[in-house]
Amino acid sequence: MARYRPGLQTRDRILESTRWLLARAGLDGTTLAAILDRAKVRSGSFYNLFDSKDEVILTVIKEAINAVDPHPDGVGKDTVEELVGAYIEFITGQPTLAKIYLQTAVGGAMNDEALAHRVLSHHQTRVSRLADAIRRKTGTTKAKSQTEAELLLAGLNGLAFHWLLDPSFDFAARARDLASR
Amino acid sequence: MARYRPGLQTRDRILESTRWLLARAGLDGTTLAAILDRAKVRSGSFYNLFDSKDEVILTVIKEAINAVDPHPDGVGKDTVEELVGAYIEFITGQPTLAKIYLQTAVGGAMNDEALAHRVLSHHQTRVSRLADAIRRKTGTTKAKSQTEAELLLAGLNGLAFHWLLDPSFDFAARARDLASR
DNA sequence: CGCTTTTTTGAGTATACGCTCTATTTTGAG
DNA sequence: CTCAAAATAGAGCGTATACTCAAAAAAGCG
Repeated sequence: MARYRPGLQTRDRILESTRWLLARAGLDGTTLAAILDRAKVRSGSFYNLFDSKDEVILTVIKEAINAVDPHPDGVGKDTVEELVGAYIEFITGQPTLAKIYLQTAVGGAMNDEALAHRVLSHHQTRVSRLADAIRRKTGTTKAKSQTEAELLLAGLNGLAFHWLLDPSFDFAARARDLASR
Repeated sequence: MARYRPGLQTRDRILESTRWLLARAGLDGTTLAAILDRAKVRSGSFYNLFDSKDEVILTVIKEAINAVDPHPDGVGKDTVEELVGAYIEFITGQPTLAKIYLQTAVGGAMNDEALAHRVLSHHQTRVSRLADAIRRKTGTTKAKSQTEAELLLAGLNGLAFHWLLDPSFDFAARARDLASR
């Protein structure tokens, strides 16, 4: 079904609205009425563009998951400092998607098994890349660098939680402190 | 309003039912109908004993949070190890409540103002008690121990986050690793 | 037992939600 | 300009949810 320009623009408004609501009001607060209200769209138009409310939400969540790791191949992101920097950049540069990502990971992705697995696999990929970088840097054992990576990433995630709680918290500075211990 | 024995027993059944549901079905699954069904009570009786569904849920969550405090009575006695142990016990012993706790921290999972405030104040209490314990142990300044406590709790929260993503993750072991640094 | 208070029942209410459907307007390719 | 396809509005449907209320039953004190 080919789309005219107005349809594509409405689609974008709906996605933006959903993104905004997911980050601020969470899953529960992201009702259809709220999405429609913010997007200035009536339900008829919505269902002309999407099959369900869940489809839009899942679209936005996938977007957030992919945004966590903008360099899936790991090209030129091999040092600990670069990996930590990339994480800091994600959290501070895209707070809306970061919040959605963390909410999804904690709250479970709407009982969507595939999505939950996707979050986990992204997380594990980041841990093992961090572990590799640590091993390359310090020359410790595989097991020890794995533990180090887990603790470092946990610390970073915890600091991100703190920052979401308190926007005046200097997340970037604390994250670099943590990485240089 | 003095209660007869049947009323008190019904109250207990409702609390048990809510406890059971919260631990297994989470917040979303703990509907009034589910509570009533399991407690073998009709809505009229329920509202003769409680003002709202939220009141019961709040009661159960408070109960769980208070149950893991090492020294509920006297602040100033607990050690860093005890507090970390209590946190580990809270996360592993009450995974669903831990989830609710983290969801609230990220913001958006709960539109219940009172519950959000309760969980947040619990968090702050934990930070300051941890800071006190650190100061008692190392003799650092108040500001530095506060920072240390915040970092430690951030790390613990991050580890809990990891564990929620991956149940095979050895949360308790990593948490102790983190605390013994 | 008699009498007041408490407890229980369950049909009924109000509201919010996701979603459908039809009529109408707008778009844009030929 | 024409006209089929696309977009829109918005009333309305079905369902689930928390909650109410009046009447009946049970409890317990004297």
